[in-house]
Amino acid sequence: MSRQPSDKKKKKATVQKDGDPISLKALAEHLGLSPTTLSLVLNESPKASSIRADTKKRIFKAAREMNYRPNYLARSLRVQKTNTIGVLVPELSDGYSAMVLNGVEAELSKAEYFYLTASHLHREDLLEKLPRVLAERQVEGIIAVDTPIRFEPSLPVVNVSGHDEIDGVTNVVLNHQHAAELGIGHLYNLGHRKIAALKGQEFSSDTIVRWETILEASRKRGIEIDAKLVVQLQGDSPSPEVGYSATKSLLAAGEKFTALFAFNDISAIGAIRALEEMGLRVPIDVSVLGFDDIYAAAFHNPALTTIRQPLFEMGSIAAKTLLNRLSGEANGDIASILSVEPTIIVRQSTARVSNNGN
Amino acid sequence: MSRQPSDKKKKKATVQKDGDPISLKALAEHLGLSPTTLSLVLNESPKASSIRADTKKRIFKAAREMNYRPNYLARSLRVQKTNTIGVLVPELSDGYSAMVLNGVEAELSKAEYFYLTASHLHREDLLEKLPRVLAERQVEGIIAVDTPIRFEPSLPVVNVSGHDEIDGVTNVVLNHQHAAELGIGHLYNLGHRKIAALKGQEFSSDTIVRWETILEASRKRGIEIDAKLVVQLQGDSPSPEVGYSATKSLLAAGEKFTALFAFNDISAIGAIRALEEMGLRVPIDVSVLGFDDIYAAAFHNPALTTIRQPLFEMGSIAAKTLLNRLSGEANGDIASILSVEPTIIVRQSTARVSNNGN
DNA sequence: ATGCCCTAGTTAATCGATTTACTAAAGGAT
DNA sequence: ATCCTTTAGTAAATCGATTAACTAGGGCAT
Repeated sequence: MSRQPSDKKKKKATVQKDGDPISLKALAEHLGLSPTTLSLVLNESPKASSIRADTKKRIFKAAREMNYRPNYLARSLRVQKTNTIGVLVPELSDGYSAMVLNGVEAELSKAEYFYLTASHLHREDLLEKLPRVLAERQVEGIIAVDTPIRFEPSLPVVNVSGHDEIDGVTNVVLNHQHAAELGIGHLYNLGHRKIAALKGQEFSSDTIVRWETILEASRKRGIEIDAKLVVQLQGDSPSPEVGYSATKSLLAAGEKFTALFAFNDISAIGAIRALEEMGLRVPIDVSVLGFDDIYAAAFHNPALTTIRQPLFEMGSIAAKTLLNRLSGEANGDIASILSVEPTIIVRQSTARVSNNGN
Repeated sequence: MSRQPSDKKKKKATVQKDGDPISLKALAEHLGLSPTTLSLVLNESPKASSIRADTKKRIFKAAREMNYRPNYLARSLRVQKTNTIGVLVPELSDGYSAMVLNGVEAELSKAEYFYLTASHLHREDLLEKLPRVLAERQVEGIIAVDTPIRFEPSLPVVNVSGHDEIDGVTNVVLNHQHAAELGIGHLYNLGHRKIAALKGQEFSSDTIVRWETILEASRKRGIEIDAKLVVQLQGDSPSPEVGYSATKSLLAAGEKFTALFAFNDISAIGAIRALEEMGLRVPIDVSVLGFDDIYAAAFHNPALTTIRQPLFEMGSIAAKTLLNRLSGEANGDIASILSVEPTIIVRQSTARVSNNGN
């Protein structure tokens, strides 16, 4: 990391003036009025009805000219409302969290809310500490994304992909049963009977439900997924490497299969690389089915067939739900589960089972 | 989105107790002491030296038992320090921002800082409003990521990939000249002379520098990039679609080329799809060079040769620099530019120019 | 016995808003 | 002339901490 001194030429872009902040008290003094009057007028309080129109004009003008900005700390302290929520994620760059956050933010910004993000990196100490620190910072509620709840929720909590029922926590989840039906159904209809699977990491909230629904959907069709054809993803890197190594070890075991149901698109991409390195062509020799439908899925080679999860929507539902609870409109009937529907996007990575293969 | 009522069975996970918050005053009353004493003791102030050890013990014990948590708003208001910074990004799910943010967060959390994230979506109104709102919320400084500065920086600002020199703004940038040398040099050495390029979107901070350094590096080697071989990316979707359509229109123009230097890996992935749809094989007929080295780059088919940008590091440098300025240790000598070095990662998407081709 | 210092705290001001309760002056009704 | 109302504001309490300035009481030296 090198360093260059400024060479003093400035490109002054379009810029708006912005002096040092001035307090309400100082502004009031400047105008020869009391802070009370300014506060009433600037907040357009109904109690400002008795203030003369010209006085109001003077106040607004001065506020603009002196660039008055109310101190949010002071205001929040007084009115006991911060317009801020806390967001817990495993890690920011894992794609999944970022997509959900995008939906969260879209909704929050409409309501003039801000949020503090905290990554727990699956560490138990952080899972306990972060909610506490966020509460100290007076967040009004918490949105957790793919995060186990390790604290007594003293605030309203909405958990995206949460599966534990906890008092005060609303879970926003995918209809996993439907997802499994779509996925296994698709593979089954293409003639696949020997299906391998990449199971999610231990720490992922969806791992268990996803796996159980897949087993159920298979059993329903009379196929039993062989335990030897299942590998669990290891490590928390957001890279396809995780799926690559898992698939490598699956292949090393030597068991035959005609389709692979990956835990997500990222691991599916890694899996494809592993398969091709073994000389297996996708989808001719092995069909690969992803999960999520990330941006890259459609453009991968081969384009991924995948179960689409509406992550942005899940984020915005989470935010809407939390805001609704905060506004008190949800009075009493707090839903414990809100579920969204998956869709299957059929592309090039799955195909009818071939007879030459296995 | 369907909705299921709670069925009252609870999995009580490991949970720590957490009553309703108690104020310092209430705790003091409970102990028959003054708030001052508690504050001095709890903050381990040197002025607490005259407080008896057993009293201290009593205080700590009560604080723990009653689950006392200092109200951050009140404290921050008093000490005029929020331990919070604002982060401006174009959009969260674009991969680039998320990677940088990851580095930012890693550094900030070490210093017990939190951050408020705000997405401006390239909208001029938000580019002006958000910094103001963040300042109202008393953030101590701002980190902008790939974001034009449209405000007079009344706070310390660090801009990742900023290229305008503005008073009070430190830019953390890639050494673009070196990046262009690596990229063009690599293609040149493989024998490529007809090089096409995908230029970044208008709004992207790096677009101009990247393009100028590429032109310079080409010229230096005696090749002039034909204006007909340059297409600018359009639209702000974080999907490869952007690179796909740009490449389509490039191909439609009919001009021949043996290599394509994409603006980033995402657009490179889209480009590859477009090329292959036209029957052009990568890298046999056309070499494709990406930029960034996102997680998926190594696992794409073909694996992308790309110019690696240390995004996580750029984020952590930005955070370190800002924290340093905030601590006052940087007194005076504020660097206006901090640059980091790119590296080239050679994989499968580039190859020696073929003679059968063009 | 007087002054001084030390111990173990407390009182009150402050950060910057909001909000309840109040008031001085003018105008109108009786 | 007196009372009431309206107008146009102001004073002071409050949110929950931190912190500068102070004090009551005991011990010690001279």
